[in-house]
Amino acid sequence: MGVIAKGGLEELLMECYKRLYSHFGPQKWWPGDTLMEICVGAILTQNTNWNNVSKAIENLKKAAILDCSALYHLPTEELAALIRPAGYFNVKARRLKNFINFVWENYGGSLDKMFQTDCGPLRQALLSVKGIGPETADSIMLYGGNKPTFVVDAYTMRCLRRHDIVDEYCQYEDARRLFMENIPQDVTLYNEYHALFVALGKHYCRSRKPGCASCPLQGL
DNA sequence: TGCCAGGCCGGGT
DNA sequence: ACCCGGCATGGC
Repeated sequence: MGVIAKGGLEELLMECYKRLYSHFGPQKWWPGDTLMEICVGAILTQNTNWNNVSKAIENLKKAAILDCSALYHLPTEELAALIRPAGYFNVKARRLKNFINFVWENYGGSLDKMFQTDCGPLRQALLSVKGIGPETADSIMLYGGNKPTFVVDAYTMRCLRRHDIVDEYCQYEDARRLFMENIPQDVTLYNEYHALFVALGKHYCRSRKPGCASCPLQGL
């Protein structure tokens, strides 16, 4: 359900990857030095331009509170003020707090310990945190924990639909399974692939209509 | 200058 | 099970 393209799915998806990689080169994601920075960035970038997110992260760095204990003890209102440039600062402050409380209570505030959890159980646990949906959970696991889970985003979905690989009914989990069941479950591959979809989305195909000239995926 | 960015939740159907 | 409004700043 959702997938249109029949047969040769592995070749198709790998050809897509090859073209994106040749066109944009390695992306070397995630932009972030520490595990906490990656997790916080994943939440802050929800429906938000990364440029705004980096301003918010800078504020947290300057205030020296980009670690679990500091974030745990910081009042939500003060957190909201610091992350203001990232937009939706009130909801995102609560979402960050929910995540921090989750790490604090279940893993003693240690992200290293959190990432020792197996992929499947960790994904379920993260999804139970209010404010962490499938894309955020998969981003945290792939880019923070080096877990082989595929991150689907709006760009990915648009691209799959535009090239008639899936239909309009394809949901997040359908698209994720499409990749994970048809191309190798390799962390480096998944890391680059998602980042390349974002690069594609930024440069091309911003509209909902097909037919952007010089798109590297023309005729896929 | 309006539109949109690397979503998610809660309430209503 | 979907559908939709709300959340908000900064860059082009």
